[in-house]
Amino acid sequence: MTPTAEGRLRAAGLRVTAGRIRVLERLAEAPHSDADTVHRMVTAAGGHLTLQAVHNVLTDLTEAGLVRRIEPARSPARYETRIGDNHHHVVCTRCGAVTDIDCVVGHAPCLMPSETGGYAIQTAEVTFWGLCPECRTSPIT
Amino acid sequence: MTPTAEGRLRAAGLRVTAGRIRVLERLAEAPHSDADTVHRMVTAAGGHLTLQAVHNVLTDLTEAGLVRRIEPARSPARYETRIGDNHHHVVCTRCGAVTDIDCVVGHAPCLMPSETGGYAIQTAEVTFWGLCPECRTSPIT
DNA sequence: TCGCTTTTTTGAATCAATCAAATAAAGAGG
DNA sequence: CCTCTTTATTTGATTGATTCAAAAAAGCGA
Repeated sequence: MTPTAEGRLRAAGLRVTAGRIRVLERLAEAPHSDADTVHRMVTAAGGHLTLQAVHNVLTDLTEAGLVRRIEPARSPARYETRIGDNHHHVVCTRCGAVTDIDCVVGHAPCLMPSETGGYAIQTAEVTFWGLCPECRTSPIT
Repeated sequence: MTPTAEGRLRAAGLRVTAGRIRVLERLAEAPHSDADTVHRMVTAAGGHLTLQAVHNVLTDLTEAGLVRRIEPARSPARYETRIGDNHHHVVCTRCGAVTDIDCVVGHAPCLMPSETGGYAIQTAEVTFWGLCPECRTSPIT
């Protein structure tokens, strides 16, 4: 089973604070949230943490490998707790909604470029762009 | 042969201005430049255009389909004149340099996700991350 | 519990980009 | 070629997301 937020923090060698636990918990409920959304969720759940502290916590958790930061174009940075499986994302071109996409083909043959331009490739990131179900059916405002 | 900057502007139904021509020319020489770099290149080449106008021009050219905007994480928006071939990019995780990567396999089989989450997919964007040749060999500051 | 270290708060600053009003330039029609 | 209308550019201010810095508060090993 999934370890608790506290357990994950300890395992990562981070101090266990109320703020970090709350951020991890909210993010698990609402993946792909940006810092401001996390802040509002933490506040709504009765927590007290400034927006700056939320940025700070998210940066610490990202560096510790407990959350992953994604930065789609034209959107503030978003965060998710699903890590370690290099899945991808589809982003709505109209409303910006983000949804997980499982790795396209178990092993990803075409994610090894033929010519790397001399780079030592570390990761491949795939982002799909399209219309989300809601925006597909809503009137073209 | 490639049409002139002026020709491309006319073909796109845009007014031909000195600023737009200069931006297109500089961008052809130095692809993947950000707005500030374009501005400095235009100025260095004897052109006179404010940074705001450069942003304006880049936005207009992007909307007209004459340039493509790429927004790698932790970097201001970058622009390129190579369009129409959906190629990809490799970004240096240390210095942020960007290099073109030709489309991985002519036809991209694994760029059609099995589960689209109900989205109407429009495009797939692939970004590779790694160390550029310079950063591979430079000391680990 | 004490004391050192790390975190959070508080308040300001940065960076990239956008907005709005005034001025200047493009180019179609005469 | 000149004028008029439309579209660009300048000028100056503003926004949004994030980061920085110093002071106050909290975690946790001894």
